Amino acid sequence: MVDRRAERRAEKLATIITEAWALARRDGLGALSLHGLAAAVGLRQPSLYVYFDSKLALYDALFADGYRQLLEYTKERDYSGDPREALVRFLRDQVQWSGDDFVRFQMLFQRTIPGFEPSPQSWALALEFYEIAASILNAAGLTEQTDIDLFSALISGMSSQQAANDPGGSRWAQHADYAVAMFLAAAKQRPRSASQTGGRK
Amino acid sequence: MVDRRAERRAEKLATIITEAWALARRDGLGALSLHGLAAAVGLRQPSLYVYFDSKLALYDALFADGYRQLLEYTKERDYSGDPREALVRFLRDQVQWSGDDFVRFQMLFQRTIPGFEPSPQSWALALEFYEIAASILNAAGLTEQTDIDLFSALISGMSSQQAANDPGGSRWAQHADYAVAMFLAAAKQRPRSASQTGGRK
DNA sequence: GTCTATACATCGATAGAC
DNA sequence: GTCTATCGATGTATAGAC
Repeated sequence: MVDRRAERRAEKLATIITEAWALARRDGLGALSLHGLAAAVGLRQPSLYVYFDSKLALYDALFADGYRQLLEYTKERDYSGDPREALVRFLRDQVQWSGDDFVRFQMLFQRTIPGFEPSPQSWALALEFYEIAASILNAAGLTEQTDIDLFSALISGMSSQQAANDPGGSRWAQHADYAVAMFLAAAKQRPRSASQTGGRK
Repeated sequence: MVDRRAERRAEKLATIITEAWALARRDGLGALSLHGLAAAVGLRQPSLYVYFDSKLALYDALFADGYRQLLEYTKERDYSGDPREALVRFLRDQVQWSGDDFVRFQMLFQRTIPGFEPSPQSWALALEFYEIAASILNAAGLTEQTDIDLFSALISGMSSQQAANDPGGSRWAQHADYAVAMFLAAAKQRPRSASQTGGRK
């Protein structure tokens, strides 16, 4: 049977999270305050403690919500079929998605809130996403750590540039095809398990 | 003749900046407080206003100091000679340098402090660096906007991964050679000024 | 579950003596 | 240039009534 109480509570919680994102986009992620958030959802500040044990718990909820959004976005897309084309779509989608919301990108992929560490439950969502990503890279032939590290860096870099310098646009996303072509051509040529030279001098 | 007063002042200012970096590394960039900083340099909090007009002015001083460090680091290195090899060295040096100090990377390349905008004077330092970087990329044959954007994204991504996941190490820096080879091979093949397909659907 | 009231801490900034 | 003193704002968190 349905628990109406729990239902109402979940709805309200969702409202609070949504409003928290809006405030973070307006004032900055680090400028979020419980007073401001409470006011924005028609509550007094102490009432928020019914929904979150602390301010860091609020940040954790945002972190988890961001990854839930990312998982939903990723799962509703089709990355089957030709692995190379799937990788192009994946890269483009990731960059585009990051560019659509800078503070969400900041929350998920940058360490910016002093003292905040995601809870194990929230980390589990992040890991679920990274496993999906890894399988898409693997399918396209990026199996060596060197390739994984470099391609990950490229996703990260294109996403951050997209979010910071062309939010909502596609200045970087549009290069997904070129980037993948470049990578796969190089990965094919590269000798397998080449010995790494050096490290820091 | 030397102004001893100005000399002393400059020395003290340098001490304060150095200590501010140390506190930021310990507690996070956003957790810097004037009380804490003053205590760390043996002053009372109001005395800092002799050196900075406001807290944002302190952040601006850190921003400028970071770019001065980067410019010094870059200028004392040799990026003449074979352009391809120079580009490899440049990429590796940038990633290594970023990985050596996460909060410095954060201050220079990420938007993380609510309300902070670099002053025009500080921006000038940033621009000076970006002109040097552009000339190194150009010399190696990366002249089209697509190549510039993508290679910039790669520098940014490798640097951020290095700083976040292997600080002080060289897990990403060591791939500079491979990354450059990949890029230059692709840039050579790519038809000049190819028409861009699409953008967002 | 929401409120009022309040504790308690921190912080940035200013005034004015020395 | 540094200090003491202090203001005023903000912010998290708790206690307890309804």
